[in-house]
Amino acid sequence: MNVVTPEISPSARDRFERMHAVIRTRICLLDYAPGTRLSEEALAAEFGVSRTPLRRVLARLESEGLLQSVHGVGTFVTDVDIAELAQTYQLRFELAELTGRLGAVAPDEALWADFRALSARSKEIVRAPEPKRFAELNMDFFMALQRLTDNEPLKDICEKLYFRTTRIWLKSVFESKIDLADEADIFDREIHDILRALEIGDLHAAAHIQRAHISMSFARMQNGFKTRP
Amino acid sequence: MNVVTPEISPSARDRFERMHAVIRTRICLLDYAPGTRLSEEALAAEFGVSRTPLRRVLARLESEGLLQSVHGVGTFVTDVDIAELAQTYQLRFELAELTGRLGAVAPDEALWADFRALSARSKEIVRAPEPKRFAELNMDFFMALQRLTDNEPLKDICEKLYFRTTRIWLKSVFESKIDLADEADIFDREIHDILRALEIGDLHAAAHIQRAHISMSFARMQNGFKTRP
DNA sequence: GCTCGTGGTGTTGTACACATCATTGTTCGG
DNA sequence: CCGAACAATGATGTGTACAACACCACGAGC
Repeated sequence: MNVVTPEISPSARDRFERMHAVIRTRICLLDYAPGTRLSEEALAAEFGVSRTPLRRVLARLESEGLLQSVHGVGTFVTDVDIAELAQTYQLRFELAELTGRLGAVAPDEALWADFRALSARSKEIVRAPEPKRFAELNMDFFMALQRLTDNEPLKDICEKLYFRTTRIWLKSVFESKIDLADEADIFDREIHDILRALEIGDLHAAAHIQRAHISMSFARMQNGFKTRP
Repeated sequence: MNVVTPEISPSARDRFERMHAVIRTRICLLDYAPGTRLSEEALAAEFGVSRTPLRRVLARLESEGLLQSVHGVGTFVTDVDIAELAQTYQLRFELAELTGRLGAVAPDEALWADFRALSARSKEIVRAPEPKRFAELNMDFFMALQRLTDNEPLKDICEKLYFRTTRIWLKSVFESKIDLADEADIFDREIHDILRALEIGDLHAAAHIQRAHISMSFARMQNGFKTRP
């Protein structure tokens, strides 16, 4: 997404996509933590538009489960209870396995380059853990992996579910319910394992590794909730 | 969240849901065939609201892939090419199997009653096939089946994918690329088989039957496209 | 006769003012 | 002193006028 987006085209749809991506990223990277109230007027001013087109973006984010608007009160970043999260995670790792079976494509040279860059970033974070960089890496790596499938509907669904759950997991990490250094280490190993599977051309295995890591990261998070209520 | 929603509350959200459901049904039942242009003004007048809230509904339908708005031209009911349809169908019958594994719940008495009514309607359609009634039955039966799972995210996804694909299949049927009488007969057998699986409590089997029928109906449709280009 | 330019018409997208709703602080009555 | 009604405030939702844009028909020029 947002490949080049020639800036000489401030068309309506492009503006929409840009605003949507920006706000979504802020929510998922916890710049807007769950429970935060978003000011329509302030956001509209920031993007240099009126409330009308901005509200369209917020409505979309609400349909994706990231926001909730209440008449007369405000629009808030949603939080999710552990029960709903469990269902979503269960679905997510089943879909990860599906991704390996349906429309898996071998990475091209550009993707390899991105993977190498991501791996390097991961090593750096392991040396010096930093919450924000870790969150960004996590998201960028997920988006890179998505380029391995050509089943568009499946890709869309996985993306939506990822954006819906990742901030909750990140919140757990940042609140030290999970140790950041440990998590960075584990994630670095995940990257390593998946890339090795990709190198020998076994996309199926890569998908299974991803599935396993999604499952385990949820389990760790659940433990975090149990030990520190 | 939305605990009781008393129906004496024509609140903003209820109006939205109602308009959304109505237009979506019209699209899926081919009252608005693919390619049709929808008039914002006419629809707004019909629902007794201004363009603003109606546009919110249309934007949602666009995000669900049922509409496409083009600046200065109009908003049109989308059509899908056979390639995209193949991917979606592949995903749909994989998800049908998933539904059997994840969060399957036994039907309660109310659902049994609905199933019996649906079965009766099916028998009637077999006797006297009628396109519109067949389409409605198909949709109602699907919605009833959805009540067998309690994994909300999965349910939402299956629903969206169903609404996205079913009108294309119905179009094939109505254009006589597929024989309506045959299709009614096959569908009646699907209902029969699934209900029998449910009666003995084998939700797993019911899901597999559904999966098989989704797969086969797509195959028949593909044949229809091949034999009559 | 053909082509290119140009205005007309109808559509979606935007800005802004106002209606509606929920919260909160205040004030009056007990 | 306490409680309830009420006005003030600020948020989202709606209505309306206007801008931006695309298509089409008409006509002037070559």
